[in-house]
Amino acid sequence: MPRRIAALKPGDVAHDPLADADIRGAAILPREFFNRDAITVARELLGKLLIRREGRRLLAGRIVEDEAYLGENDPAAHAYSGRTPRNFVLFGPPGRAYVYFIYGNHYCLNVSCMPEGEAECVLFRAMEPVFGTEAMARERGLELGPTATVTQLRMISSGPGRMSEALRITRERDNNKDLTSRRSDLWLGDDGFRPSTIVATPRVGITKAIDRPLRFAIAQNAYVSGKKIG
DNA sequence: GAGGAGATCGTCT
DNA sequence: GACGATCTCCTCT
Repeated sequence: MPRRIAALKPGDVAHDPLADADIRGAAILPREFFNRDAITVARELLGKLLIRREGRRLLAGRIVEDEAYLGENDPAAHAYSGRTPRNFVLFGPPGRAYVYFIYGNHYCLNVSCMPEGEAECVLFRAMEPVFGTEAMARERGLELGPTATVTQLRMISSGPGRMSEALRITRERDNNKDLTSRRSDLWLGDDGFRPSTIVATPRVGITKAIDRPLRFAIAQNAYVSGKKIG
């Protein structure tokens, strides 16, 4: 029997303890946050808010799963073979959005890490919807009523392609966007939430360097992609 | 619930 | 021309 949640209200919903978020009061993460190695950034991004401004409306989710990619030293990373027209953002300043199109269907969002010239990054894999839930569900083609279960809400943003669709992230619109700028319509916020336990597992969907524990998630969180872990 | 396969197109060789 | 940092649908158990 799936867990019942509180009724969806217009514009936003708080359906889980993790979802209690102060969106407008959240401090924007500065460039220095991303000017570090991808493993550190990936771990510290868990629990932060990914926020999109759509006109006068905000959409937001709390990051519950991500992966570190270690640039030219990482056989699974897009930057492994050096700079190309697709991945040039990774070699640029930290805190920029690297958006790529995959499998003919999906966009995936990363954020660049380390100083300019070093191509480490973090892939956002899943978030828990916390604000604008109904609007994000619509972007995903989902009809979620007042009795929506966590199982149904997971379909909004549990997976990199789903997250991007929910937040209307595309390469054309967002690639190379500065996520640390107050003028940006896409940024990361810190409202003080700290996850109690973080788990590390091998990354998903890759064929090289498959054993390294570079996927990070909030333990026992229902919105992690795939099976709940930790 | 688990596993398999198709969709679909940008990127790189 | 092959492959891919995915998702969805379908079938089987």
